[in-house]
Amino acid sequence: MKLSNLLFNSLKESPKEAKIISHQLMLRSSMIRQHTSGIYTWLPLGFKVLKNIENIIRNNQDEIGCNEMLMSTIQSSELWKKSGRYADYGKEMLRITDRHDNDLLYGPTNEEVITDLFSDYVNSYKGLPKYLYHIQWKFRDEIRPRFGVMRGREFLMKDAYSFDLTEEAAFDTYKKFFRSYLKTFLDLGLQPIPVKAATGAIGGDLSHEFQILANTGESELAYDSKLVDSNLYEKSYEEITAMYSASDEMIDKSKSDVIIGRGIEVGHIFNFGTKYTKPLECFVLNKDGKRITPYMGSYGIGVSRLTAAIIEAFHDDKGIKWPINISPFRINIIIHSNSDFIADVESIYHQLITKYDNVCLDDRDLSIGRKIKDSELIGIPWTLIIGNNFKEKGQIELISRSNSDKIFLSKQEIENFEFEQYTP
RNA sequence: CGGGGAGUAGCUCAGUCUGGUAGAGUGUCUGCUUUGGGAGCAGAAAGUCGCAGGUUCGAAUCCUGUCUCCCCGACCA
Repeated sequence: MKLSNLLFNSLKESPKEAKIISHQLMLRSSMIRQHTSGIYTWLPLGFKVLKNIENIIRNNQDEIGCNEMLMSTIQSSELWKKSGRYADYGKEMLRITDRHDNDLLYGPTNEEVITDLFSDYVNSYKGLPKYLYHIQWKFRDEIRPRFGVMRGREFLMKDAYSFDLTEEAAFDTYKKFFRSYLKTFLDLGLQPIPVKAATGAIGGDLSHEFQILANTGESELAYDSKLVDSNLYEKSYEEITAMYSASDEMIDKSKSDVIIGRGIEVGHIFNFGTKYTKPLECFVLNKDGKRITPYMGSYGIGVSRLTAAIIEAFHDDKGIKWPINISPFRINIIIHSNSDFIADVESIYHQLITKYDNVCLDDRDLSIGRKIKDSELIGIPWTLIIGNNFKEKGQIELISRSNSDKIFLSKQEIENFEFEQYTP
């Protein structure tokens, strides 16, 4: 993409409402724009990032046999009245009345809808287990939205739901999702800390939060140092949960030898048995033709919150430092606005876009210095400068955003350069 | 919901106390000169001063009401 086509204005100063670094950088780099309290428009750059994160999550869900689908944002209140949560959810739920005076709501989560759906489509034990998920916008009318998309009212969430025949099978499923979540966050370049958690409005007796360490995080954490050092995906569920970790009110104050820190909750998984299947009268027939109530779990990842969490983890005083598979662009080519060698630039640009699908060319009518600053602010992993060095020595300068390394390459060398292998 | 703060140009803010034609920086536009770390010069456009009433010859400024946003707290998959 040519940057002259992009809806993008970098800001030198941070809008005053932004208090934390991720919010400031998202506003300064034209990723989002606040529409009203806790509700944001995702601008082209932010939307690209959001989709990249979404895809990494999607790939991991598909890998464990999860079915992607899409449930509506607006729900009927009927199922919620049946499950008993219509009253429980309180003011956090945005309630809507339609022209026929029916009670509707903007979905804050989907246990009721999915249980009802499952109930209609699966009637036999042969249909179990089933894993279903969607990536959809939710609305929770938070008392106090803050920190940009970190705690918005409208937010994008991946939520998965599992149905199993027995309690044991449901626990195996829970462990499967647990491990899948570790891999998902590692794929996103993050070190997740799984912590035992309270189950809140979702219910059940087994639950883990996945936290990303950050000083600006809203949860207090206490955890075993081994949880940070090790590659958790190589360990079993039992090995990991044997290590101490807890958040907020679950923290055992008498515990020593633990690290106290702060984290951002980016995922939460629940195993809650028949909490919804029972009141919603969901059942399947077993081999003997007897009615069995399926055991459920639900598994959430805050997709829009992750964009902010990743920035909290990857930034410096110049701007964002995107991991390569999340960055809106992989490579940014910077040229003089009245470049003498447009033909060379075009040929390099086309070579690269056939090899990598997200390369951009900064063809805007701005000084080189400004373009470098913007590239750093946006956080593009590789910046290619085709300028004076190219004119004088035929050299293209390649700058790594992660460590500021500079490599000089000829046009020929750029075309054969394996960016993948130099991923920081 | 309790406590605090703020709404003036796209962004950051001054002006409000003490009423008298709407300001700066930055960004934007035009032209020229430029181009290796947010370039220089010259010129220009840009705001019903959140909204509604009131006081006054005259209101961004004073009074009343109202809306919105932000911060602290309580709350939170």
